[in-house]
Order: sequence, then C-alpha cells, then structure tokens
Amino acid sequence: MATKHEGAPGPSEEPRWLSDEEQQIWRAYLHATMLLDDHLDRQLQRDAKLPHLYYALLVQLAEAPRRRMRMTELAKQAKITRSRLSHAVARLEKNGWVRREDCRSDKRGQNAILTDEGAEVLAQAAPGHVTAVRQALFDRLTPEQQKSLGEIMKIVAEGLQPCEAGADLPWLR
Amino acid sequence: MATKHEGAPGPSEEPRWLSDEEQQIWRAYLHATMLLDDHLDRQLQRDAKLPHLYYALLVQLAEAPRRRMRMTELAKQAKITRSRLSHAVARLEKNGWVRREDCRSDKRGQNAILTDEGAEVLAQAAPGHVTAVRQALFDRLTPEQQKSLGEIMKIVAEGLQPCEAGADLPWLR
DNA sequence: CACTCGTACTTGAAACTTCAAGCAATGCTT
DNA sequence: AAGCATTGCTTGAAGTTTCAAGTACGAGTG
Repeated sequence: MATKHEGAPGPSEEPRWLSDEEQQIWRAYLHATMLLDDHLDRQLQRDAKLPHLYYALLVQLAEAPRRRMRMTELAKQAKITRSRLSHAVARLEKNGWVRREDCRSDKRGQNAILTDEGAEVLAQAAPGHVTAVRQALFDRLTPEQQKSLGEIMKIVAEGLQPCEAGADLPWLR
Repeated sequence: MATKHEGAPGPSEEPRWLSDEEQQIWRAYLHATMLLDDHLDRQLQRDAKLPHLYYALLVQLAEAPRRRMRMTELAKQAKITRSRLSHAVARLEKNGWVRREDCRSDKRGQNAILTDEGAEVLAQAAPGHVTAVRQALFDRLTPEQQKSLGEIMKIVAEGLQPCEAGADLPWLR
C-alpha cells in the first residue's frame, strides 16, 4: 500500500488498486474460503482420518467407470499436479483405500483403483461430509445466492483453467 | 453414496444428499478456490519468494497502527492457528521481513513487527498481486456478481467464525 | 499466599505440498 | 532406424501445516 514510483521491474507502471468495496469483497472471500477449507479438513480428519483433498480423490474414483482412472486424468479432474497426486495415491495405497495397476495400452501409464475398503471409508465419511457442507454453505444461502455462487465460481474456474477449452486450437493463444 | 443403515455412530440416520444443481455449484466452488489459490501462490512465490499466506501477514502488519501486532491478534485476523503463525513468523524473521518484540504489559505476549525490508518487499510485490487478483476475479465479474460474491462470502465466513460476535454472550450458545 | 485454571506463545515430529530432477515409454522427424 | 522432443509418472529434498505437548505468565478463588 502507500504510493509507489519505481520504474524498473514491474510489468506496468501503476496498477489499479482495489477500491474499498473490492477490498471488502476480497477479504471476505479469503476469510470464507480459508475457514471453510479448514473446517472441512478437520471434519474429515476427525471422522475419516483423511484430508479433504484425499476424500475428493476417492469420490472421483468412485464415480469413474470401473472405479479406476489414469493418474493424469485424475490429477486433471482434481485440479492438482501429478506430483501431488503421486504422493497422495502412495499414501492412500498404504492405507489400502486405493491400489495401482499398470495400463495395458500404454506401458508408462498407471491406473488408480478404488478398493472395496476405500469405498467403505467413503460410504462412512460421506454423510457427515455433506452435512458439514450443507451447514456451512447451502443452508445459509438463498436459492438465488446459490445460483449466483455457482455462476461466479464457474467463471473464475474457467478463467484459470490451463487452457482446457481451446487446447486443441493452440494457434489461438 | 449407497444406502446406509447403521444406527450407532452417525449424528443422523440419512443425510440430505446434494442435488445435481447443488453438486455443480459445490464442484465449481472447489475448483475455483483451488485454482485461484494455487495461481496466487505461484505468482507470489515467483515474484516475491513467499507464499500467499505470508504475504497476507505482511499486509496485516503494514496496516496495523505502529506496524506491529500481538501474535494472537494477528492469528485471529489472518484466520490461522497460533501454531501456524509461530512457524510463519519464524520464517519471516529469518528473512528479515519481520522481527519480534516482547510485550511490556503482559510478559507472555509478543509483538510481530514489520521491518523496513518487509515493507519494501510488500511494496515490490503488491502491484503484481493486485493485478493478478483483478485478472483472475474482478475483471471477469459484473458489478452485481461482485456484490453478490461479497455478501455470500461474508455470510459463510460469519457462520464459521469461532463465535466472534456474541462471544461475550456465552449463554446464547 | 497457595491452588488452580486459563491465556500467550513455542516447539518437535509427522503429514502434506512443492519444486526440480529423473526415468522410461511414446511419438515425431528425418 | 536413429535422434530428439514429449508424455506419464515417480522420487527426494526443502518448505509448510497440523497436532499434541510443553513452558511461562496471569487471574480468580478460598
């Protein structure tokens, strides 16, 4: 904050600072997302002994065709790096919730597969989790606000997607 | 998922699962927050060599009366645990952006103080950061959406606040 | 004053994430 | 078919966060 006047490094001279209203919105966003993520993390850690992200991975696998998915695809859907996924799956594998399998068509490939034990953990954890999500989010918002939230979040997500749509039109970048 | 029928552990028998619309909203939320947080983290790590949260701490200190704040107060405002803050300040101190000072009135207390070097780092990083926030969020939303987002996030944050308002009316809990 | 409880903060270990290499298989190019 | 970039995934180390103690001071009570 305060006035700036350097001319050397920045991409532009003077950015448009956030107005008071914008700052309020931005801080509310930061606080809400932080508190909600912490809240859900603790809830799941307490009830199912796994962090929120790991839970999300199990959900993805549970919904996948034969309860299995290629690592890269899973990473893409979960919006995380392959490295992070590797570590996460390693942990889930150690717990017995997931196992790996070589891919036939591509010898480099790996499939992550949800085990029955994994599905069981998910079934146990899911009710408490949706309840928490409801209490923290949906129950507090009007239907209009819910709709609005969905639209806003879709816009933001699309804007940050590493060129999903149009990825097959690289000349447009 | 699947039908449940245990009577022992859960708080309730059968939760209200999320409808299709609700699921869409929830996933959009998860994706957007994940992508945005990653995006800002990388931007700040690249441009200022610090994670987003640490940047936020410097901002809080910069805005505080004499560029200083009690640890607990800082933790409260930043919505993080005291433990996390301790580690964070230790790192910032090692970098020379922050220093500590004992509190006179309460010998248990510590003040975190933003140094001139810290203020400098902040001044360097701030323009790029607001630009990133604008590009990812504000520039993509209509004024109505911005307003709506602010209202929604305030509601959510208040709902998860560890009893801030009304904390002095404990009998109401 | 002694006791006890709560507050302010720190610490170390374990868990998680990131980053930069790394390896092996694949695909493109000549 | 040989060379070279790319893709798919993993790994180890460094940084961050969480969790469960732990220390030290302050405040309330008898």
